[in-house]
Amino acid sequence: MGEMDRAYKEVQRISLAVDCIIFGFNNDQLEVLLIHRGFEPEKERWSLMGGFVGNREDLDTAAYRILHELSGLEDVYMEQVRTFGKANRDPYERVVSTTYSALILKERYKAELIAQYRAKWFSIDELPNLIFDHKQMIISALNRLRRRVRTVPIVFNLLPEKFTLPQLQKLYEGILGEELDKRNFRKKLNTMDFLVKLDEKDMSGSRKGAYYYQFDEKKYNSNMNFNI
Amino acid sequence: MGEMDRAYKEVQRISLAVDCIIFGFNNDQLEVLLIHRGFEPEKERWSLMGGFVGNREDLDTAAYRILHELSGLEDVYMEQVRTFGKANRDPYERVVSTTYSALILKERYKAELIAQYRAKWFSIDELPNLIFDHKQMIISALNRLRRRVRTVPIVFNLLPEKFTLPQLQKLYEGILGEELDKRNFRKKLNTMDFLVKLDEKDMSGSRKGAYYYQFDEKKYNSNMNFNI
DNA sequence: AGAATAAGTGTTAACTTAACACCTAATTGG
DNA sequence: CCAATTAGGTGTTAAGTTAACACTTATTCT
Repeated sequence: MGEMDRAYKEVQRISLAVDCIIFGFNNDQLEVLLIHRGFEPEKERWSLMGGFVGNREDLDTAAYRILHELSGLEDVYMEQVRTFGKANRDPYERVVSTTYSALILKERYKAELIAQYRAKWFSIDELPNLIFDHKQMIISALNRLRRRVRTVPIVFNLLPEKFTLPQLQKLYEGILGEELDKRNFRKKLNTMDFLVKLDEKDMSGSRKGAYYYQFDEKKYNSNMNFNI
Repeated sequence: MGEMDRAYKEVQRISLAVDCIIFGFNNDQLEVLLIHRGFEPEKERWSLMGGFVGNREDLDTAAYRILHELSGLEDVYMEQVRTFGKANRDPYERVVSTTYSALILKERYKAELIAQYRAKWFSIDELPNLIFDHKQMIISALNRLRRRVRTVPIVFNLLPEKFTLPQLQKLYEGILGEELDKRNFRKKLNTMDFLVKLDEKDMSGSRKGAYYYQFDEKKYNSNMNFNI
């Protein structure tokens, strides 16, 4: 596209929005944060957090802004998923929406905002009735996430700084939707060498306790091999 | 996004465009079709084929329309890549552009359109000076293509109905940018069983001649396993 | 007829993935 | 205090996949 093309263009009346698929993890299941519509139209349905893009705002920046406005969070891991552009996807107006997938630590999401925006976490396999094509948006974000977590160390955004291996495994199982073999999982982590074992144990989940680990960015950067 | 959000919205002045990365293959190299700008601004630079999205037009439909207008082709294999939304990516106006990757049979591209649009095929590793972020667009489409061709049988869109195994291998090598072992490549194709060997040979490339093959959609659909 | 050329064809070692069961550390309750 | 309970932690082997490698064949040209 360049200036010359202006001549060919009818006056465009398409709004551009961003919708955020916010993933969190709850020790057991992968969840998405949705907001409730307590008013017409589409009353009693749920939706993703979204908003329009500013005229001088980068698309990526808009996604960060919207996530920040609605969650209070900064420095969130986010990536673009895809753009939904069916002419009638929103029956009330013409909106094309680009989706972004965000991985956040649930505990960092401010509780008061849950009330303010009537927000709620839903397990990804028990999604409520969603507006428009938001269910499709979640599915495509989830599919992307499933591919990404195998080759890029992004899951640590869903865990606290210190986490245990059983926690990490449960998280992978929650994302991938399948059970993993404990020994094979740990063997693989070992060969890749980007986790640091701490002396401290998490005693909350068992009698024996599970050692805490940390993701070591430097170690990871020194070989960049990641494959689960 | 829903109707209620209108209130929060400043008047948006963002144009929405589509740019097409059109891939073709020339027996040896993967190429992209670009059009030449013979006028200011950005004179003597090259660009992707693009256009604005119609007010009541699906985003996907817009991509097909633009490709059709500029290439004369129908029934082209196309998929969305990603959306480029930097506020100043086009210095003349605010345009957000969604890219689509198309795989076409070069011979089907009408020669007269090459002249009409000052179009030209470029090898993907000898790209000319491109406007805006079009080089990035090509790179991201190529990266996507490299991932996709390993698990989905889309390369056949770049070849004629009948093709030889040396041709198919050259195509994979062109896309992946690496050499493949002939025996391993063929062994893999054999185990997957979606090619039909014809009795006819292509005698143009060698004394011995290479047998023609066809991709058999039905055979592929019956097991859907594809992994190269 | 023989030289030239790209097409076609199998085997093995290296590596990766998948399957599988027992011991250990700490707590709890009798 | 000791026995029971519970989740955490640990290695080995078979199966499957990938990677490396060299010679024969069909045809044309001289």
